[in-house]
Amino acid sequence: MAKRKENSTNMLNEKLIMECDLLYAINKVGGRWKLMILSKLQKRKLRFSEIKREIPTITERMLALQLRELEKDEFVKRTVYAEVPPKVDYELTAVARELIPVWRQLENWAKKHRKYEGVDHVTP
Amino acid sequence: MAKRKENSTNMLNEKLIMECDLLYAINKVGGRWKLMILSKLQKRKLRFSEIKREIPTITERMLALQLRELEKDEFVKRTVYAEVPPKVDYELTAVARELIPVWRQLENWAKKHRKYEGVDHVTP
DNA sequence: CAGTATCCATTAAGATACTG
DNA sequence: CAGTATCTTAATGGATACTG
Repeated sequence: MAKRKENSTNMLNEKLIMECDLLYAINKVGGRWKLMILSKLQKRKLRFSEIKREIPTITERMLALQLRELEKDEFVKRTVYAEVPPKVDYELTAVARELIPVWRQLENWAKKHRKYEGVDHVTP
Repeated sequence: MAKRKENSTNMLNEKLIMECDLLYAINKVGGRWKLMILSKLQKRKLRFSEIKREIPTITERMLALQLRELEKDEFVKRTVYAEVPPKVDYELTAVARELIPVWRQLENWAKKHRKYEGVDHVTP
């Protein structure tokens, strides 16, 4: 799926950036949905449809895509149960859980400094 | 510049996400270049051309765009000197500096956990 | 239930040329 | 020096229909 130009400057720049540990860490949970999904999994494991219910505005396509990436990067563990109808659930890995305190700090920083932009802030 | 559909689901989703402090914090320094730029400014203020020299693969367009956003979000302070030829420099704000210890933790997490993907990791 | 597949819209990023 | 302007390409996200 979509692997046009392996040696475009675009690709090279992305590789360059990901060589840096910090940039790697930020970019792996960047994007619109990943942290949102991870935050929903903090309390307990959830099924696909449960996550979808928690984040109603995400499409199934995006949810599936993001979950695949999070799984590949070992932020979540996917478990398939041999049942019918099918049952799959997702849970945070230990590696992901280690990030929670760091997220809290980021959150506190944001709470403290961001300017009010006419929205109510939410803590997931 | 480009303000097509104000009420697309896309826009609504972006707003929703940014109501969360944590997601705000991550997304403000997300993207390919922002953290890279900020890290270069940790030691001292730099001029436009100096940043460009530190990050040779960024285009002038991208550097200018990212600096504008970082300025707007108050991560950097832009100073114009009334000289000719023109001189402008950029420095981290106090708000941005408060994030440095958090970055360090993220970095340590990444160092510890990321799998080796055939690249040498770099600490800026 | 837990996804894929397909198609389209939006945004991010890059190349290059040009300017006060 | 410190940028803009313009154009093109790549990546991301959304809508919708369909399936094992």
